[in-house]
Amino acid sequence: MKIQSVRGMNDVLPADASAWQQVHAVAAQVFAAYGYGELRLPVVERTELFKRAVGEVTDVVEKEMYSFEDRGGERLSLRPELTAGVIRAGIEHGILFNQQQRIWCTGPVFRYERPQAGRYRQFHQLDVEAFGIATPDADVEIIAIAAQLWKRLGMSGFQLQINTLGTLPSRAAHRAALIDYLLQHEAALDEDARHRLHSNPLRVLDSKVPATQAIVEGAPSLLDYLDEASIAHFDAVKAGLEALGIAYVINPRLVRGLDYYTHTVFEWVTDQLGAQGTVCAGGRYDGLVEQLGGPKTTGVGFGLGIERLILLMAVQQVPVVSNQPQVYICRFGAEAERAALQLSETLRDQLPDLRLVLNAGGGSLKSQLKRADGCGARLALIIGDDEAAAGAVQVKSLRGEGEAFTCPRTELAAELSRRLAL
RNA sequence: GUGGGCGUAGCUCAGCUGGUUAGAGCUCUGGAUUGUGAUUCCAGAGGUCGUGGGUUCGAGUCCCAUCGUCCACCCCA
Repeated sequence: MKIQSVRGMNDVLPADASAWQQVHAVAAQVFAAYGYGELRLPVVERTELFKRAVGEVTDVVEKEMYSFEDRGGERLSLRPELTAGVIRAGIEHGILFNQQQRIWCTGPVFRYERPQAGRYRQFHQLDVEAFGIATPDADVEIIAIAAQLWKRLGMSGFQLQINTLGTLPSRAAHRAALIDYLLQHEAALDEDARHRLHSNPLRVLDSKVPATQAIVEGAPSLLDYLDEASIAHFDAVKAGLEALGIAYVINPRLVRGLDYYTHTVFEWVTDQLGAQGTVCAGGRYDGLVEQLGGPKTTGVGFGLGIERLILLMAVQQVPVVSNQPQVYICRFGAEAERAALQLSETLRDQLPDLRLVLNAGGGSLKSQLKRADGCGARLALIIGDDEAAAGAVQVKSLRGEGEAFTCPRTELAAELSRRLAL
């Protein structure tokens, strides 16, 4: 039987990897531009961490985690998201106590779901978190980072949806009222809604089951429970976005699937990716660090799905910087092959940015030129025994940029540097 | 977890109501041009038709199962 990749876990082939490299390069540049430092984390954590952070009765923890026992009997899980690990590490290394931290993180995350467009079992996130800044300017900063990222990647067409869940006390008051209300109508709710009623009643508001929706219509609105501080915080976030010219729409149904959010929640949504339109989502989680056993520290951040971003780049035909070879050396004849071998290393010494392929595996000049053309190179360098004896190289354009000519080997680096703008 | 579409050459696909040696384009290799690509012409290579059963004189084609893949629900990044 043929061995193939695990369902929903994909290979990225060289032809597609340049888009990934571009995303990572631009993201690292943007995050650095805001003073965020990179944190690198293990892929495996204790299962307990995600149960406590994400919420025990969320779909992510209940049915989507890859959990197992290791040989020593520890309950471990492949991380289904990045925020929990960032906080665990932050607490463990004492960098969240009484201070501000700006941190970003990237890597694979795992969820056991049925794969479809923009949804995979192993996928990759970019994660940005700001700790220890309770004021709404941090929320604005986090959203602005995403906007800056779109700008530098050359992407457009996102809708920014925002909402507020309010402070912990106002959220708690609403939650109690909501549970009360839903309990009165428990019989009419669908199974899912009843299941979530106590654990995560906000999710019930998001239900698409018609009968449940009808009940939700009359449910107490979070807006009515927001205290002054909550409203002021949300107003300040909106004002900040307006000051930056970042357009948004308020979506009162936007609730987020993870339990830990307070105050601001937001999603960057596109209608160009079919059913998986959320590319980036996040919010504020002021109680989470404490809930995980750390100091009383606020947090706000977002997670971004790299696969979705890259799919969207393709849809929007965002140009991807090529890393195809620029120059291909064709060589034939014993003398010439040795001369070309030496020349190739000399050129790489002289021009570190040059992308150069030396023909290997023999072949006629004709077939070597075919390879040169096929690999995307702009120039072919041709070295036969004639050129080798003369200490020269024939420079031939493969893209209709002038006639072929013979160049002394000593002048070659300067010539290539000029032609390729290295 | 639920529902639907699709699995034929490395890739994209054709193959009529079951009927002889399963085709095309692209790619690849060689030649036309004893040292010049991309265009043209010629030739060649490349397939247990996803897998396993079943129906039939005969299955790529029909039936069942299974695996994979894609899409939607759901969930979310």
